[in-house]
Amino acid sequence: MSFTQQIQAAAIAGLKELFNADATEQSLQVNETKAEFEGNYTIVLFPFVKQLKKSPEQLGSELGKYFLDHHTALIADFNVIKGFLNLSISESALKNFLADNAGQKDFGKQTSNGKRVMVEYSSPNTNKPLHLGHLRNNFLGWSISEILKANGYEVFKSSIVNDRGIHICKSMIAWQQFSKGETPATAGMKGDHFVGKYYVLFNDVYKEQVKELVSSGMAEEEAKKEASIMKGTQQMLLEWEKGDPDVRALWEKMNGWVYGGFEKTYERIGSDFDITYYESNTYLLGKQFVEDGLASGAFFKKEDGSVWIDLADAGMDEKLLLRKDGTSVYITQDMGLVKQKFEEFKLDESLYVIGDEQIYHMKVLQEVCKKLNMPFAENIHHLSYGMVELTTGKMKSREGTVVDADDIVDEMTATARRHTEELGKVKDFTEGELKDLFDILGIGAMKFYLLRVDPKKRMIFNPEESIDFHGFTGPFIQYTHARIQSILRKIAAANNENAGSEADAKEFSLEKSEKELIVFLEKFPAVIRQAAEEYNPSVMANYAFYLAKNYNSFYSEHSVANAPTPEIKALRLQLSQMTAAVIKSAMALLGIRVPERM
RNA sequence: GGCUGCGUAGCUCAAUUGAAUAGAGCAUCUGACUACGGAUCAGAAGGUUUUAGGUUUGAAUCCUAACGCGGUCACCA
Repeated sequence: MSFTQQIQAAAIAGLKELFNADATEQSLQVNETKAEFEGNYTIVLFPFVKQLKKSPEQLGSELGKYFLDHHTALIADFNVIKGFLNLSISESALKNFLADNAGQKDFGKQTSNGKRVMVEYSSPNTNKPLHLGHLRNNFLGWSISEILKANGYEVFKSSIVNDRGIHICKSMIAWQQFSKGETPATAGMKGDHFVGKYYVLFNDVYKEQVKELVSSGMAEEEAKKEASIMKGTQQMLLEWEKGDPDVRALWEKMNGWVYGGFEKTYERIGSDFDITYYESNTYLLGKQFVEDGLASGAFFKKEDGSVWIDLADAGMDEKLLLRKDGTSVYITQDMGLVKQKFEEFKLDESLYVIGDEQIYHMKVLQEVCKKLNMPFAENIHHLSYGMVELTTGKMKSREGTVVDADDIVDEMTATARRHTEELGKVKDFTEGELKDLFDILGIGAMKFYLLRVDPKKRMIFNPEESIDFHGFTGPFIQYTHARIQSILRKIAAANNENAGSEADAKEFSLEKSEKELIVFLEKFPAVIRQAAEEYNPSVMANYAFYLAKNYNSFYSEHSVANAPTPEIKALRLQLSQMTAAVIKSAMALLGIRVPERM
């Protein structure tokens, strides 16, 4: 049980014993004590003042005394200010906590809860390369998967590749007409960028054709339909659906190029998947779903043969589920896939990491499942996140303002190289070790930057200022870890020289910053839990930052190597080790590695 | 327009889900390496939490309205 939980339980029991009052976990808040007051945890007394007809001061001192009478192992001291009872954790409790947990490699992580959850994330289109927004998605998906694992879930990571439809045909047509057989290899380009180039080219040509038609007197609406290159894509989509061998071959060739490019990016940023679904395989899946719904009366058919669901009782409209020609729409394939996932993987939960523009869509999906009495309907969750915008507004591929994922990663690792070379602390590293270090730092900075913000908020990226390496950043935390490791290495080396000097154990009391650091470390398990409950990795990012800050503050005040007594030195050593271990764990839950030296 | 999310220091973000004097980082200014790593630490300055009401012992947080900025309401995916 955590300190907070112990205090809460003790206070509830105390209120019962002293005043026969019934407090609950909701009514009895245990907060962290604000810095300007003495103590570690604070009980808010106001809720009980009226009920017990006592002044806050009287109530606080009686409850405080109760703690000193019954819980001396936990609480050493208290004070009451206004309606707040401030409690100080006893030094023995802090020392015991440190002794018990400093060596625990999996400190804070839960054992298996027997539950299986799928996390779907990434889900790219195959017509253009990944950009900054995709990175936010990938980092969130990876991180929440790790966080769920730490809470005892068995996690399956999945991705659905949007590999069919009119947008793919655009790249295909453009390549057919203009490439003269060029390939990623002959062009010396990454496959996804190569195909993206033709997607952009399509739009340029299309715009040009529309402009010509309009200047020859055609209405713009009509011109958009009549542009020959657009007609070509529609024709191509029909041929694709029919399974025309030439079109399918071209489609497979170009998708293959894109997948090759994606793979490189995924490997670099550390995304991976237990299963990849392709829409070209899943888009027919929902049809059985539709049959079932028609049979049970949950869906209905209109005169033209199209199938609908009425979601009026959930406050929504009628939604189309199947076109009159019997072909699937977007929601249909999702319906089929959700069922398949739950059955195939025997899932308890399914989490979708998708942008917040699809909140409505996910709600519809859930409502449809409810209407069909699908047992898993309530276990579908949406980790929605806001768009990444630039200071100049949204990223627009047509205006060339998209921040490309590969470019930004290159930039970040280059920045890491520049900083590292300026400081010159790792001159003995091999070229391979350096390259790995630049990845750890550059990609770490990138990930931390995108994960430190509450996912549901949109965030602004300023491409003019490159991502910082100072302050509230990944490298700041990585630096703290590297510094601790450096200290530990030196002290270990020194100890080997004069080992065996076991002095008589002397009593000592903890310094303020030591206490604060231990109290902060103790919260780690609760933070792991909170991050999972809220589907919010930013909670973990904030924790990691303040942990590093706490340690740095302690470090600047007190020496580990030259501690006043061997006992104090041993404790500080333990404290340093545990801080480094928790920093490493917390960062790993964000998908960020930490270096031994930097 | 309906539904929905957001609005906090010059900028980028926090605030234990209703508690004490709203906290960090960047940028600005001041100080700290003959002590274990200065990618650090200590400090200063910076706020009518968009506005107006309301509920409460207590509101950035809950309610109502206005203003501003997104998203969505497709037989697109």
